[in-house]
Amino acid sequence: MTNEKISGMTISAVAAAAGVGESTVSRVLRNEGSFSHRSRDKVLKAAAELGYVPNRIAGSLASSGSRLVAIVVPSLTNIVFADLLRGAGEVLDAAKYQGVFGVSDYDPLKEQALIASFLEYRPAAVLLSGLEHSDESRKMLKSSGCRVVEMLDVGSDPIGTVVGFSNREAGVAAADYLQGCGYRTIGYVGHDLAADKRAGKRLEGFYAHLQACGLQLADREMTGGRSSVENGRNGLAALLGRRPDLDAVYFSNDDMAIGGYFHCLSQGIRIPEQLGIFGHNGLDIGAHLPTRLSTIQTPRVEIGRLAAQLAIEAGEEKIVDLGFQIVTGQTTKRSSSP
Amino acid sequence: MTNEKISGMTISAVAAAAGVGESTVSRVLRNEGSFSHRSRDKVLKAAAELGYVPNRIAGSLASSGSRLVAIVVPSLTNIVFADLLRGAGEVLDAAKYQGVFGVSDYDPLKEQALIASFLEYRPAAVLLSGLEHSDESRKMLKSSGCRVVEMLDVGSDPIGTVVGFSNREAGVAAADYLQGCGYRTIGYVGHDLAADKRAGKRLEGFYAHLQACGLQLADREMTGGRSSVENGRNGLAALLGRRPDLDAVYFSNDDMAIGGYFHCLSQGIRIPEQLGIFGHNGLDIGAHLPTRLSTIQTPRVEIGRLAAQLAIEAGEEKIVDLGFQIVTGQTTKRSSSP
DNA sequence: GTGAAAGCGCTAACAG
DNA sequence: CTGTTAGCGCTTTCAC
Repeated sequence: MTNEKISGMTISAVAAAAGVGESTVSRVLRNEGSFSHRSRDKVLKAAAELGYVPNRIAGSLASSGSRLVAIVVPSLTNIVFADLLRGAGEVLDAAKYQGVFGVSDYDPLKEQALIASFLEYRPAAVLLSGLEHSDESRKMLKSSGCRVVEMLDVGSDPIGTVVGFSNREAGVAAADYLQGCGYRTIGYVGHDLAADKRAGKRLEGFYAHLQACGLQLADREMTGGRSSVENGRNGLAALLGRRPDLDAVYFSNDDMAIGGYFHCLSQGIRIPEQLGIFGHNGLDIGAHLPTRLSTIQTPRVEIGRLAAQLAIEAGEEKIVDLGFQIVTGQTTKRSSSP
Repeated sequence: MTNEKISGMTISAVAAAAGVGESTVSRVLRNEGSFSHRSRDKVLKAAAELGYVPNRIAGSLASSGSRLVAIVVPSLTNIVFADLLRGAGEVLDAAKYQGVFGVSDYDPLKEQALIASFLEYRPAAVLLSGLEHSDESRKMLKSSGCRVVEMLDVGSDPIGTVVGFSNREAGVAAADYLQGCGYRTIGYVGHDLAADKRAGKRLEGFYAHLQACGLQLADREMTGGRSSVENGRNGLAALLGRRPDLDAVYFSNDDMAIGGYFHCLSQGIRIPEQLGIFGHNGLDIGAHLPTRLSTIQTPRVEIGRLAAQLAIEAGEEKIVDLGFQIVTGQTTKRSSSP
């Protein structure tokens, strides 16, 4: 009923104990090919008694194909990427794949190093965040022959399959929404956009659409570093220090926006009358602030799930835009009185 | 300068191109054993020209030892576990190991299934969260012979090495702190403690110490489900509905406490005079609320780092208590006027 | 310092 | 339906 040796158990030991050939054991254990009920029982019994644990390393070598899926995220301090991992993990788990993860820290070279390491394990697929990767990364990935899925954005010249939404359009939607609420003197608080390309694309869309509406960005504060509640809070303080006349602020994401929200609370700035606040991501916490945060809901878990799904199943490479949704909270005015 | 075949490149191809034997290539590439400068150059040049990517699956089989480290976390919706992954990832990455993750959803049987899958990859080590695991999990792990590190708690009868802090003592410290602040009518708001054993241990310590101080828990509200800002907010509302006389509330963790904090803000309940709020974890966001959250800071990233470190280096199994720290915020009174 | 050869544990034809 | 036979690509003796 228990294992005899500490992991020295092999398929041939099971075969011997069951009185069948190795390949029969292999077939039974993988439930593939054909075998009699009798063999099946004998093998299963022997395997259980011996505490046999199949060696997938050997299996992968022999069948030249692992069930590992590599996932690279830029950060784990933002719950957004944990959501991505969670979604992907669910699907991989159900399909008996293993997720291997790495954190690139928003650094293309670090990402490249991670990819290089992952490829040595001959993963079934590689999931990446965003569409921006070093040339070397693209080259390695392409010649590796394994499936590649880029997540969280959509755009041109992808490596393989893409699952996400348009960050640029999200920025456009944010601008459209704010101007529709009647805001006219709008500022922006963001973090390090050189590293976070997707936040940069949102700002770009935001900026462009403001102009298209005959408005322009009144001022902006870039805090540098990564997005955080702290940076959002300090960023808004700095921005309002220069421009107390702003009537709304767009933040690079919800973490930043929530920081701004807290700044207003502590300074007695009335939201949304005195200042409108708009974020991006639709984090749970934003829905449970004293007043609900206006933001854009992104389908992160869905993206993770679908990315994993497309990564492990056969099929054409494609670009899937899962879209996003405006969340009308209480941190922006309702009426668009002209 | 580029690869010829899509991943069909093997060590023998490199050997042939470099005009040396396979074992020399192997030695050079792993920088182990001895070889001449000349061989080194030839091998490196050939490998680069052919775009050779070593196959670690084969390598692991041959050397019977993978560089995979399995990590099981109960959840990814709480940033706490992302911190753990981040800390572990940093160390594994630097040491050229790969982290393989799985989410158990606070379910011992799901954890068991994950462990079983992981073991098939013959990981160098397995990192688990908490000390509570199914008997079958313990058995598999023990007979696997691979290193096991349990994180986030300390206690008796571990499987292998332990890196964490005492959750029970954290509960005691919370009780001690609150009574020291002068609070006397104390309530508790928690989530599903049957699943989250560590939160249960904290409550146990909290409860015991209150009694030791001649106090007792005035009332408690268990929201069920997982911890979240939403549950914390609703939980506190329910609790205060029954017991408006409470002067302080201990929450199962910071997510819950922040929910409670928001409830107070929206209801105009003055913190900390009218109601004291105390959490657990020391999340970043708690430090940047309009007023700083009083809580207990836990060294999560450190735990992840050290756990990974101990997992991959040789050495005795041990129990490391990294402790925790009371964070005196503004959501609890300062004076302990009797 | 270096190459030849023997596996690592399993899967994948292939005969039976 | 089942056993035998080759490898999968690499590491590891072990002579040279």
